[in-house]
Amino acid sequence: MSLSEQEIIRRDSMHALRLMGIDPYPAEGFEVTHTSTAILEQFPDNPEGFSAVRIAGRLMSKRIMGKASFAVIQDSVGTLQVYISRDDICDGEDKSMYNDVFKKHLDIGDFIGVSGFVFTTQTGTTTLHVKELTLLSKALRPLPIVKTDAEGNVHDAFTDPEQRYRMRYVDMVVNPQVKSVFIKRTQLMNSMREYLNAKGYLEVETPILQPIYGGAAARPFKTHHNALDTTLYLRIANELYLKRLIVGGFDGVYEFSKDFRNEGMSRFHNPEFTQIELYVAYKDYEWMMNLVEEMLEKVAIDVTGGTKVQVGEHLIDFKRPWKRFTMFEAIEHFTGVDISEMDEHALYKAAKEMKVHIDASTMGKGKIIDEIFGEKCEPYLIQPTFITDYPVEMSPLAKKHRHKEGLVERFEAIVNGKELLNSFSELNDPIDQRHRFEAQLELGKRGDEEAMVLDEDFLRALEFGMPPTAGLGIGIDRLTMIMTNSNSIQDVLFFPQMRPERS
RNA sequence: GAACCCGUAGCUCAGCUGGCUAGAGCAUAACACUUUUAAUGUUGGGGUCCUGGGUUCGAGUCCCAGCGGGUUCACCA
Repeated sequence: MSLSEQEIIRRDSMHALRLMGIDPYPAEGFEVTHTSTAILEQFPDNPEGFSAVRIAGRLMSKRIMGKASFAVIQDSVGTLQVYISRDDICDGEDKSMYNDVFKKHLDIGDFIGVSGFVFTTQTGTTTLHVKELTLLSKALRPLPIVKTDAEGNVHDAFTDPEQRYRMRYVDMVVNPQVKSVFIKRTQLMNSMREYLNAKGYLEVETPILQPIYGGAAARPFKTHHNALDTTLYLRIANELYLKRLIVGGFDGVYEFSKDFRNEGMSRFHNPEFTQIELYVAYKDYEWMMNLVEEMLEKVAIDVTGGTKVQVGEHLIDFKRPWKRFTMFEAIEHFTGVDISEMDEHALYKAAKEMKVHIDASTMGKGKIIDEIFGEKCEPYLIQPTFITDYPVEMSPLAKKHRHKEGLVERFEAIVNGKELLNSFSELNDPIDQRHRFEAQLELGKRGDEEAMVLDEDFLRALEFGMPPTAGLGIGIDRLTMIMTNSNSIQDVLFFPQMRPERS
């Protein structure tokens, strides 16, 4: 490993500190009395009680003017200016603490702890006058230095997406606003937990390593268990396990599920992603629509402070009630064509006329309808909208519609032109479920790599009886993108998947 | 998988139709400076111009291939 000049200088500083008897990585903790923002908020109105303040954080800038200096310390919530004068931090005639330790051997990025009193400078900045300074941890690599001038212009921003995603720790240090996205992500999940717990539903955990993957149409990651000498798959969904729990007698269960799909990556797709799935017994999809509206309205308020959320150029309002269309209504609304009575041949012709890309050899009726909807309707549905009643071919785990032939009781919510969640009245007829699995097996034989596999144990569970149940899955990453106005899934994942770094 | 764009100092970037020893700001090193704030002033150091070929008297610049990244599309809930 070859070191840059600046890395060598910092290692030299570290050795020089050791020779002076200063441990660059001391073991003892540093007691903190305030955060930076607490001082900035409280001191101007209430200056008493700030005569012995201790804060700790990273040294982010040094401005040395002879025997006095200003520096900026960044802690977990913000930054605070500190004032350091030579004669205040040095004992008697020995000025090395200032001249050597602070001026020469402390670098931007080092963790320090300081104690002193708070005052206001001539230019009106709340500042900590340092009486004692302690090195807490030495940084051996230089941080990118981002500066903001008096007009608010940012200089030398750390913006290269690859570097930011690969070194998220650096990204968060120099772009502190990044942390707020992840704080909101956690608030969002907490908000859902509160809502669902208040309704009495149970948060559960189900297997990630599964001998038979199921619950979605996707290609899985495959792995091997040595002791059992058997193939296992990383889950693509947890749906079938949660339904087993409904069979077992729980009324409502949910899980924040890390799922894994071995497919392409994009602005909306990471190989591992998070969904919440919820199953409630004795309910149907109509009931679930009302729950979704209520829950997501609450989430928007909890995370953003209101029901209206700015996403790109759109202001999206999660206030109840949301618009509801059947899929056929939506297609008629956007294309002027009523396809509800068409057979496969007529559908094919209609799709052609709409210039929707169709592959007649592999696409059945349901798939064509889905394509038309995906191209002609979905991108234009910006405000939260429920789309209901999907073709049965696309939904092997959903119950057939109580009135409408060829459809299932299913809905999705489209927000900002993208599908955000998926729900249905769960199929609990074990005979019908077996037929649906068999139809999937046929698709698999014809080369559909995303066709579902038959899960004999799940069918056994259904044969013991599952009450009527409403199920729901929400993409947490995509919901977080909307609630934080993020353009890419990578911006809402701490560590998005990246190609391995070359060494 | 496809198209387009990008890769120059630790960071952000400039470098024209190919032409002296490859530049700036910040960072860094040295000196000065006890209320500054993108602190300032003076003086230094720092480069495999992504990699490998090719064209040329001469390549950071043009061509080809590769590697890495980005954007859009396709696939995909």
